[in-house]
Amino acid sequence: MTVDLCGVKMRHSYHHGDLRAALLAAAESLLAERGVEGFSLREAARRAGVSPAAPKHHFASVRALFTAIATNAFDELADRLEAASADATQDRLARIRNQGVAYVQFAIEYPARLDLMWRVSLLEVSDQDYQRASARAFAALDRLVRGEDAPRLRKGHPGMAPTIACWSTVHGFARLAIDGAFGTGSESTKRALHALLPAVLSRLAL
Amino acid sequence: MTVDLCGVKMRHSYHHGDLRAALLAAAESLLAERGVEGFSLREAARRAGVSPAAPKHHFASVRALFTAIATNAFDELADRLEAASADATQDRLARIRNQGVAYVQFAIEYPARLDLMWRVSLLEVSDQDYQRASARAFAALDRLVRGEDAPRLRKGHPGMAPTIACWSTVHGFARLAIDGAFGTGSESTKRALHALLPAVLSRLAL
DNA sequence: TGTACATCAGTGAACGCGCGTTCACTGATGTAC
DNA sequence: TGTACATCAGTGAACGCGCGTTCACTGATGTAC
Repeated sequence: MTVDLCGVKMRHSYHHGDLRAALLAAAESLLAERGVEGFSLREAARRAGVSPAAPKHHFASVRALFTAIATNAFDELADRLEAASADATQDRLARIRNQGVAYVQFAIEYPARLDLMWRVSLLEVSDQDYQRASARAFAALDRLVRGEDAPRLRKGHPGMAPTIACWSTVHGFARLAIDGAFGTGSESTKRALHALLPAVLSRLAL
Repeated sequence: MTVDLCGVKMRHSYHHGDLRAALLAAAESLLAERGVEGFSLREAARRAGVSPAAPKHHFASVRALFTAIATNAFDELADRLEAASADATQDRLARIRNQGVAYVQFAIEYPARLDLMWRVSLLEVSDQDYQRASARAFAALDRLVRGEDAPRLRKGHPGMAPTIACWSTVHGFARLAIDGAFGTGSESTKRALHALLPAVLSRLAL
């Protein structure tokens, strides 16, 4: 295969090198541009510069590819949530607020990812790695809401009620934001995010 | 056209009578079964018992059909929200709780509808009727949160912050519920709904 | 009240299209000796 | 260090499929006179 890179014709090896990663990247860009409805495996292969049959060696189906993308997305989200609450000088409420803002920022930055992560009918939800990654993201929030620093009452609270309350609010805000309910411009959304979400979370997580 | 209805062959007129309504119903059943990704106009026509070309006389495109479905769904949701807050003997907080529960119940009952209502990339969002219907649903909540019976501070609150806070929570809970975050069984979801959402809304809308 | 005729809402076969998949093949890589 | 060979990851043409749309046509309805 030859590719015109910076004006220079480069000879590529017959084998790609890391086609799996290239397909994931191509599929993500395609999803970001056209959404799930506009996705096709052929087009993803085209963008990765390989033939239509090549993906089969790395992903058994579109479902498997989507599941891998969603898994990566949950891991990235978990990273961000953990980072947002890592500052030990901040109190618990501040860290919860930070996590909520980080969640929404992730959604605004990668709306197609957030969408896919929850399109369970298109995913192999029984996939071990997918379950691990999504559980990790949930645990980052749960640890904070009901964990060591939580008020005595919350700690070991039976059921995950307080966590679900925070999660619903943050997730709902994120979805409404990327679905355009707060206006199409991202500026108005970001203003609403910083003005509103922290205050709401403070009230919820007390 | 002949159709086997209750074992009796019925002779139908060449013209359908109300194909527009029949197509909407067929499309809804198809969406409920297969979701947006599995939808096709041909299959909807098939279910309505007409030829593939027939829908063109009623809907210029899939987008137009989807927009009509979403519009109906918003109207139905608005009806329910208004009904849920109609009891004048209840105080404001109780009515907000009722609306939230009604919203989530709508989502659980018609997950495909709730999904489509927010798939703005598939809808003609500039459609007058769609805008009217969605605004009506939002107004039902906003009136309650910031309306006549609201605390002095809320009444005429600049911006829609309190409304957005409630809306995010309810919408997020609904999405998580239909996306299976609370378990696949609808029973566990309903239990979480009644145990959790009213308490959260009371706290938010004070 | 009849009749002529325009209009409207359907038919059904045919179109080209992009899709996922298959298949025989090919070229690079890794390993045994 | 070379060589033989199995294995793996790619090619590209071909497949059948369902899709949305088109087109000439058809049958029912509504209206003018």
